[in-house]
Amino acid sequence: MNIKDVAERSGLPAKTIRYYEDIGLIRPLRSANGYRSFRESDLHKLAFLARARSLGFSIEDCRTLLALYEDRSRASSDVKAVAEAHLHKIAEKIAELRAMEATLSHLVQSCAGDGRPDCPILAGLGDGAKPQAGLAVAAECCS
Amino acid sequence: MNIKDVAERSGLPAKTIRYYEDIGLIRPLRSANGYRSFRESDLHKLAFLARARSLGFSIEDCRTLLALYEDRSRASSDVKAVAEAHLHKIAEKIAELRAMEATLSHLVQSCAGDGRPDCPILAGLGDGAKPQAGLAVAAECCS
DNA sequence: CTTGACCTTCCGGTTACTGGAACCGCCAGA
DNA sequence: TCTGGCGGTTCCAGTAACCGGAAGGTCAAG
Repeated sequence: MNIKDVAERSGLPAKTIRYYEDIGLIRPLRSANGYRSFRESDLHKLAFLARARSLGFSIEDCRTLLALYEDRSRASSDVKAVAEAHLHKIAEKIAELRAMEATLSHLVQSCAGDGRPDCPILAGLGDGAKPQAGLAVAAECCS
Repeated sequence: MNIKDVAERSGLPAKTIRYYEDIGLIRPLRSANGYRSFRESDLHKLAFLARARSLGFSIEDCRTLLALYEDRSRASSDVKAVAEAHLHKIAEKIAELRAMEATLSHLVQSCAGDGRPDCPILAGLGDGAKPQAGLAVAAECCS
């Protein structure tokens, strides 16, 4: 299989597949012409990666999970530990976002949103009215 | 005021403040020795930025909000529009994370987490058992 | 033989910083 | 006067996980 086929079948862009090879997540063979030649097992791994990524696992988590996936003598506790750690991160993130949402929706609700300049949103940002402990500055929240 | 003072008073690292000058969010004066010299107005802007960032606004949103903050003849509707757009993004993100959380917690619950290799988590990632429409691959979810 | 769809590598850009190197300014103490 | 130490400065590289595009090689069809 060439890259376009696995891209379609795995749902990952060809660019991403090349990147995954670059960072050592997969090791497809090469044909005589230099093209990547994917086996069924490569496709399985890519599909695995696509699903793990869609659940929000980091690339490094994916690397770990893939190694466990390949290791027929793994302990399921190892897998579970990775998944639970990730679940905690997700929960934290949700809590953080909900705090933002709460604060911001209060501000938005109190803003007339008309042609006048008076704006409680800007006022709230300007004075320290809502310093909200627990809201990290480096919050990288939304895309 | 030198940079360390505004850093302490605004809660932003000095590095970040230099960065904000770099990208044109603030324009502090310079002393004869080349040091940045911050006015009270610079400090206000930095505090504003710190709070806007803590609510998850992007730098570009912050730029817009700061311009509105400075513009005494703004319409509050403009501010509200930016805030509401951001609120939508937050809500989407929360929904996405909750979908991940739901799927993953099911998998985790069904995993024995013992020394045996059988693992429903890996099985779920391996076959397409939980393709979950709506879960984007490029989900950049957690830190 | 040419066209067009594929494939390849490499480079740069994205977001919002952070860390570090190398260097300069300023003040206090020995 | 020299030295230390804590400021300050710039610039470069790296982070996560890719995406876009350029320049060029390959292959099957017409």
